[in-house]
Amino acid sequence: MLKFFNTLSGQLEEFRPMQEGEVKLYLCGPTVWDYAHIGNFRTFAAFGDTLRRYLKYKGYRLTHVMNITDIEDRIINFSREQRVTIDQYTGRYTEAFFDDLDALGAERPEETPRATRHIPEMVEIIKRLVERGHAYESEGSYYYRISSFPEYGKLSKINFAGNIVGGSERVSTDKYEKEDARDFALWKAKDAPDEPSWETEIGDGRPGWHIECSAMSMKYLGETFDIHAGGIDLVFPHHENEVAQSEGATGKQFARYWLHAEHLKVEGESMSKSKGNYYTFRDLKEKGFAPVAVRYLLLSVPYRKQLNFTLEGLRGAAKTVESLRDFRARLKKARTDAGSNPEMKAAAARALEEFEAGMDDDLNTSVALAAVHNLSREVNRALDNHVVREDDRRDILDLVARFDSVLNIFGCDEEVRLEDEIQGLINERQQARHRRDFARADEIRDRLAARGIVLEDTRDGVRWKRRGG
RNA sequence: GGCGGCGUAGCCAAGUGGUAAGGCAGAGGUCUGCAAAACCUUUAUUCGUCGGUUCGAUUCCGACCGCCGCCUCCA
Repeated sequence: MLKFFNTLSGQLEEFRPMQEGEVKLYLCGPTVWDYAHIGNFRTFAAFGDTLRRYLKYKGYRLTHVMNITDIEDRIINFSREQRVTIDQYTGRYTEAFFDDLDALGAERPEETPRATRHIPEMVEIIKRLVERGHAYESEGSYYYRISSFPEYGKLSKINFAGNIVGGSERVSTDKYEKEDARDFALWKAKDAPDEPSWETEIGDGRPGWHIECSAMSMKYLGETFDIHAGGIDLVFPHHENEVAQSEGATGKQFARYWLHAEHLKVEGESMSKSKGNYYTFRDLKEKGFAPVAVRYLLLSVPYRKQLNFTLEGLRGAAKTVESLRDFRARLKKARTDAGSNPEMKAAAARALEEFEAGMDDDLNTSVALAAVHNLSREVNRALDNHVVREDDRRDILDLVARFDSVLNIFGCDEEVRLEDEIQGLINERQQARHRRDFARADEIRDRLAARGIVLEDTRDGVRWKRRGG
């Protein structure tokens, strides 16, 4: 039974989608104003992709929407100052983001809509909000009237009484006329001639940040949908405001389950640009780390925990994924007798049960990974003892593939084609070993090692692999 | 000031009212020409500190110490 911790209720809840066998999922995507950092990929590649994959593993038909925020003050300002279009500016970062996501083994969501392409949908919601008394116009801008939505705060449990936001400082610095300091902008009137803007029924201007997600989620998933997810920082104000906007406009419940991914730390500290302690995925690739190792590390701690991302941890993750890959490769090539071994059957059943129990428990990837490691150890031991039979071998390979359809940490199988020269050296070394000319054999092994080819002498002959990646 | 999270071996960490998963690193061993890989053994009588509840707490409650986040268009 799949359970999620729902931010809305503050509890672990059994997941029941609106329609049997079908899930509508919205994941708040990145703002594409710079290269995405490793924290983004914890949310999108580890949490978001695992959520997506596990829902599919459970047999649900999935519609997964991840928006791209390409309207935002920094983008608007940059575009204006540099005299480039928004698309010109955001295009390269959007592309880089998807490249990184692909490299990290994340599946593409069914829809990846961009804010700039959904202005009419946003205007439509603003008009509905005005009609229903939830929004008002002031100097060409539109604001959400929070006093009209008594449930405001139900998601973030925010308490305005003791909140700094209610103080006078914020009000005095605000250049717009609002009825209430808490009211937030739905639409910002154009206030400079060279500022990028959209001509619409409600005037010339640009949308506030929150309205894009109300518009795009409801467009692609319906007025009520199953899961809304994102980074923990979005709970307030972004998601709280989405609830107010969407439920204010439709009178119906917006998202039914709210899932939030915790932020990570880097080398024990909170990540920040001023400290200069954040990594981009690109940095890590340049340092020679395999993408799959990054994915493993990001997955290794459940999404609601603040994992500590360290280079030492990443080196450990690289070792771990390598041994998992070795395990699968060994099992694939193993020569086994026909039949099956009840102990292997039991080990596989146990692993499956533990894996699903972990994942069902609010995507506890730590537990799921432990199940994979336990299986790997038991099967390796059985292979050492030659007690794995052919049916077991096949069943366990299938099981590993099932696990990997969710985790995607085993990586691709290496193509077993080597350059002739290297193959020749390997053959020559084998001959030297048979002559017991170990000096020559070791010399060849060292030469290949220098080229990143690692040799292992096994009972079934020489096994080679590339070091690292 | 308001709200929330965390503190478990050298490191990353899971977890539970009944006596501590998993990974990395370390030590010893089996195997091997030597390695590597794999496997075995080993590394927390103890889960920030002090109290309380309980037959029993790392797990519940309280206080304290330390770290972190949100309340500022940062995943």
